[in-house]
Amino acid sequence: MQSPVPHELPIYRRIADRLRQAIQAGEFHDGDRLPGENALMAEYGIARATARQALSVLINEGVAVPRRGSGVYVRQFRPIRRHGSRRLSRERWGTGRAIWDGDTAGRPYTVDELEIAREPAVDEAARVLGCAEVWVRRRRYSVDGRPVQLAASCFPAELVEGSPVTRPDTGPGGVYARLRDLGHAPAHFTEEVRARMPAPEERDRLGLSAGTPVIVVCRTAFAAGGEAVELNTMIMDAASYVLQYDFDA
Amino acid sequence: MQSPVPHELPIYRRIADRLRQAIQAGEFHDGDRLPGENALMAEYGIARATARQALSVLINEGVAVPRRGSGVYVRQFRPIRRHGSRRLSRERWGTGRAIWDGDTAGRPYTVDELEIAREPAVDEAARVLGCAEVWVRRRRYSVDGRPVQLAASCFPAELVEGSPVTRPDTGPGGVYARLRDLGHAPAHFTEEVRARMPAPEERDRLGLSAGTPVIVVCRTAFAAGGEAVELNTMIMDAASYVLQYDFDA
DNA sequence: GAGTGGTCTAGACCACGAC
DNA sequence: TCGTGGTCTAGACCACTCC
Repeated sequence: MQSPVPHELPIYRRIADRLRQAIQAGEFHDGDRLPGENALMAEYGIARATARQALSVLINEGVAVPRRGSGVYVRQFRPIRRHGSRRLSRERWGTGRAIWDGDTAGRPYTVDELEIAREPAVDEAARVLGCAEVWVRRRRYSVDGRPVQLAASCFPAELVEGSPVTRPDTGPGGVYARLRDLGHAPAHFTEEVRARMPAPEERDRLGLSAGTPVIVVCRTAFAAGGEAVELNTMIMDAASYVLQYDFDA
Repeated sequence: MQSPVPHELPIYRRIADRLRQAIQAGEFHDGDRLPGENALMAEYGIARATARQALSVLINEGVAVPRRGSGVYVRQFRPIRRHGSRRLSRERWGTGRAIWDGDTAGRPYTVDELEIAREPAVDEAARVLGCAEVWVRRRRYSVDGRPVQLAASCFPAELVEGSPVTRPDTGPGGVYARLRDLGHAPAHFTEEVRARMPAPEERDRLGLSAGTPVIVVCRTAFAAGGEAVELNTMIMDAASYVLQYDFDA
C-alpha cells in the first residue's frame, strides 16, 4: 500500500511525533525502553524500514538511544555545569538560582589519553598566538567513567620550552600557574562558543550516539601585555554540559 | 550479496567517509552539488536505500543539505558573532541603542512574529523570577531573510504591568532601559548555554535542515538588589552563530 | 535460542525542481 | 518531460544481548 496522502505528515513522522509526546507526557521516563521495530510493525501494520525510520527520527534528535540486541531507550541527561567566569559567582546574587540544577557538581574528572608534542602551528593557532611552532597538550576528560571532553591547548613553543608545561605533570595550579612563573600570567580570556554535529573521530572518542551535538569552546588566554599565551580548543559532549557565564552590566 | 565483513565499516559509512574527505580536501566547495542517489548507485553498484543511507550520514552531520528535486549540496556556513558580555554593557542600552546592533556585523536583522502576553509563570520562570504571573515577549529574529533565533523574555508581571515592556514598541534602549526607568536596572547577567537537536516546532520555525543543532542560551538579568528581573530564553540556529564571552582572570 | 537492532537488496509510487 | 529526493514495501542475513 502506498500511503503518502499529500496534506498529511508521513507515517514515520506521525509515529515519531506520537512517541515523542508520550515521552514528554511522562509515559516513558529516562532510560525506559521504547517500543522496538517489531512492536511498531505490529502496532501500525508497517514495514520494517518504516518502523526504523520512525525510531531514527528520535535517535537523530537525541531523544532516544539504540542499544544493539536490546532495544531503543529514552536518553538520560545529566549535565555538568561549567563556569566560564567563576569569580562572579551567583551566590552574590542571592535570589538567583540555577535554572538547570545539575547536581553534578563535585563529580571527579579523570584525564586520559594525555599527549604532549611540539608541532608546527596551524590555522588559528598560528594566527592567534603569532608563532610558527607550538607545544600542544591534548587530553580527554572523563566523568563517571564516561568521556565528556576533548581538549587541545596550544602554547607558543619558545615561551614554554623547557618548562613543566611541556611535561605531563605541570605541578600545583596547572599550566596557568606555570605561565605566571614564566612572567606571562593570564589576565584576560576570550571564549568562542559554537555547536555542531561531531566528526566521526570525535564521535568515536567521546562515545557519542547519533543525535548528539558537540559544543566547541575556543578559549584564548591573554597576558597583561595583551599577547596571547594559550589557545585551548575544547570539544564537549553537548548532552553532558551546561556552560555558565556571569558578567555585569 | 550480503556484505558486512566484521572488521570493516559498512558500505554506506565508507561512502560517506569518502565524500566527507572529498569535501574537506576541497574537491567540493560550499554550495556545490554532491553525487546524488543515482550516481552513487551506479558508481558503487549498490541499492537505492544504501545510497540514501550514505547521504543521510552527511545530512545528519550537517555537512550536506538535500534539496528536493534538485540534489544534495555542501552546506554553507556564515556565522553571526554574538558578544555575551560586551553587548550587554550599560553603554549600549543606557544610551538608547538596541543591543542587537552589535550582533550582526552590519547585516540587517528583522523581528517578526512578535507576540506579547501575560501568562502564568511556568517551570524555570516561576522559580527564577519568583512570581506567579509573567509578561512574555516572544519573537523571532531573521538575518538576510533567514530566521536565526527564537527568543522568549519573561518579566515579573507586577513589575512591568502598564509599562512599555508590555507593548510592541519599547522605546529607545529597549526593555532594559525601561526596567531602569522602573527602578530595576539590570546590573548583572547570568547566561547558561546548552546545545541539543531541535524539537520539530523549533526546526520548522527556524527553517533548519537535518543535522543542525540549536544553541540554547538562557539569560537571567538581576537588578542591583539581587532580584531577577528578566528571564530570556534564546534558541539559535547553531549554524548561524558564534557566541563570544570575554572576562578577566 | 529467541529477540533485538544493523545492514542490504530490489523493487514501487509520489512530489518537486529544472528544463 | 525527466531527473531528483521522499516515502514505503517485503523480503534477507548478520551481530549482539538477554535469558
